[in-house]
Formats: sequence, structure tokens, C-alpha cells
Amino acid sequence: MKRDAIHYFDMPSPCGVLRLNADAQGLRGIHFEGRGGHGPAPAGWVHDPAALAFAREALEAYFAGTRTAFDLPLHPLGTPFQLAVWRELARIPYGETISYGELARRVGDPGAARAVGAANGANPLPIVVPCHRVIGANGSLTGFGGGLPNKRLLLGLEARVARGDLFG
Amino acid sequence: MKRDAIHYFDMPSPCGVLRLNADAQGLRGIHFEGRGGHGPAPAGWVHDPAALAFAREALEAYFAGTRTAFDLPLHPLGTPFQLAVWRELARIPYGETISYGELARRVGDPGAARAVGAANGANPLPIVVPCHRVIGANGSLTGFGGGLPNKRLLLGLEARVARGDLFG
DNA sequence: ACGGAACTCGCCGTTTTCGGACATCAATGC
DNA sequence: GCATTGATGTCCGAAAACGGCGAGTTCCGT
Repeated sequence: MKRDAIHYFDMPSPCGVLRLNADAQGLRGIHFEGRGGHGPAPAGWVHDPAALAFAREALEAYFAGTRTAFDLPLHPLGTPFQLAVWRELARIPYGETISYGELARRVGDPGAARAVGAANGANPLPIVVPCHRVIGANGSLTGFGGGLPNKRLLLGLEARVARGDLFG
Repeated sequence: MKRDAIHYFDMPSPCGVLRLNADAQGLRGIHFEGRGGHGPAPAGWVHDPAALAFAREALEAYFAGTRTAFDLPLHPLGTPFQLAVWRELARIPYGETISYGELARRVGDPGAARAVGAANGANPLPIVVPCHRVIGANGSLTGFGGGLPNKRLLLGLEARVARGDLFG
């Protein structure tokens, strides 16, 4: 893996094609395809399946229902507030959901529910950092960077696996 | 020289202490001391006289009157417009002066005299990139980042040297 | 008449400021 | 029930302020 380079790889998934990218320090981003495939990769990115095999395998296991927790080197970029939110996201157990307000409280900034929503939307590592486990206080899904259908899909998968019934 | 590090060095001069800084690609900045010496260097900067010897020697020769042109690797940061202005600055011959309006014309943007003045003021490499050779259309000095006295000093030095009379 | 100092107005890139818009929610007043 | 309001961090676009200007005009004093 070349020093300072950004490596990427497109992998299929039940959510559509995912484009993973990483640097030497860890996984940096996961992007859902807009319909019809991703555009060309940003200048300087290097296509390198091998460099992202570790992440690909973990995601495949997740979608297969045989993995309920990730243990990957991550390297997301964000403000201190965003990093705090994302760190807290990672502590939500598989299969559970909480509200934006509850997440704000856990971050130690009650009243910042709305800001938490924005930070959630800026999450560069969906699925691995489970922003999909956060829903409105009234139970509505309210939004997801990868599209609400995918949010539904992820929550449905986790609910079935947690219940031990893959055919739900 | 460590990769990606910024090296600096404080050198005395007839204009007061100058703080030079450079990266691996070339000279990045020259700062005049505020009276009473510079403050502490920015975090991450490494004091390294050896790494800046090439620039120090050139500046000393300039002040001694034995050098009328610089040939150093430069790496100033700026907007496209600023870079264009600075590039054009470097073409003004030693000992000559032009007006801000004339400089604007040479940059291909007549009428941008005032913007050129601003770009001039943002010049990170005074002396080496001779922003001091630009004066008002009416002959007034109008301004200099390192203080008008220093602008006078530099122009006086160049006038004497160009005339071949160091004692002017 | 002439010169020059003071003033006005147009010019233009950069920086700063400001106002919304967001993947919210609880507390109010009707 | 239902609209309204206030608190919150970040990004983004628009608008305004701000200079190392300059040409033109006015207004004096000589």
C-alpha cells in the first residue's frame, strides 16, 4: 500500500454497490451508489481490491447475518463534535435503536438533538458506524444518507438476525 | 529534513530580524519581526538553520549589495490571482519601480489595481519576491507589510547598488 | 493661470459575516 | 391534538466590508 495514497474498491451488496475507501490508517469512507453506478473516482484514488479485502469480508459477513459487530481500523475525518457523535454511535448494540435526542444526551449535549442529526448525516462510514440505528423520537425513520429503503433494509436484517430467524 | 515538516530560522538583517520558513519544496515565508522579536514559532515548526542556509546566504548577499537576483526554490501559497501577481512581481528588474496600476495591466487585469494592492500585501515572500518595487502612481510608497521604513531602506539599497555607489 | 492637497467615486479579489437549512425534540399555548 | 418556539453544530451561498489604487474634480493659495 503506497504511502499517503487513498485506495478504493466497489463491492456489491443488498444495498447496492458500495464504494469503500481507505488510507494507511484505516477505513475512511463508504458511499452508496447513486442509481446507475458511481461516477469516476476522485483524482488520486487508486483502485485496489486487496487493500480493502479486510473491510469487504466484514461487510459480506454482516449482510450474511454471521457478524453483528465490526472490528476494523477506522479513520473518519470530522469535527470534534462529529467524532464524539460517531464514537457514541458505535456503542449502540446490534439490533437496537435509539432516538436522536437520546443520542444527544449520551454525547453529553442534551438539546443538541438537531445538531446530532446533522452529524449523523455527515457520517462517512454508514453500516460500520451504525447511524441507521438512530430514529425519530416518535419511531419514524426520518432519514438516511443511503436512502430510507436501505435504512429499512438494515434495520430489518438486524431485527431478524437478533431474533435468530433469518427468514423473518 | 523530515518529510512534511516546516523548518524555520531567525536571521538578523538591516530590516530587523527575519523569520524564514520552508518545506521540502522550497521557501514558504519571510516575516519581519514585530518590534521586540517574534513570538514563539507555530506548533509543529522545527528550528533548523541548516535547512535554510541556502536562503540565508542569498539574503545576506542581497543586503551586502553583491546579489541583484534570487534563484531559490519557492513554494508560496495563494489564490490563482495572487500567484499570478507574485509571478509578475518577480519580473520587475532590480532597482526599478512600477505602479500598482501598471502591475495590474501586466497581469492582464487592468482596473484591478486595488486588488493587486491587496495581493501585494499578502505576499508571503517579501524581499525575494520584490513587492517593495511597486509604488503609487503618484510616486508615493503607500504601504509595505514590513513597514514603510523598510520599504524605503530596500529601495534605497537597490538604487545605490544599481548606481554602483554603495555610499550613495 | 498654475499647482497641489483634499475629496469623491469606480474598480476588484479576498475575507468576514450573516442567514438558512438540515436525518430533532421537549415545552408551551390554544 | 396541533401549531409554535427555542436550543444546537456544521455547511454553504449570498452579501457586505475592506484594502499597500487611481483617475477625475473641486477648491484654495499663490
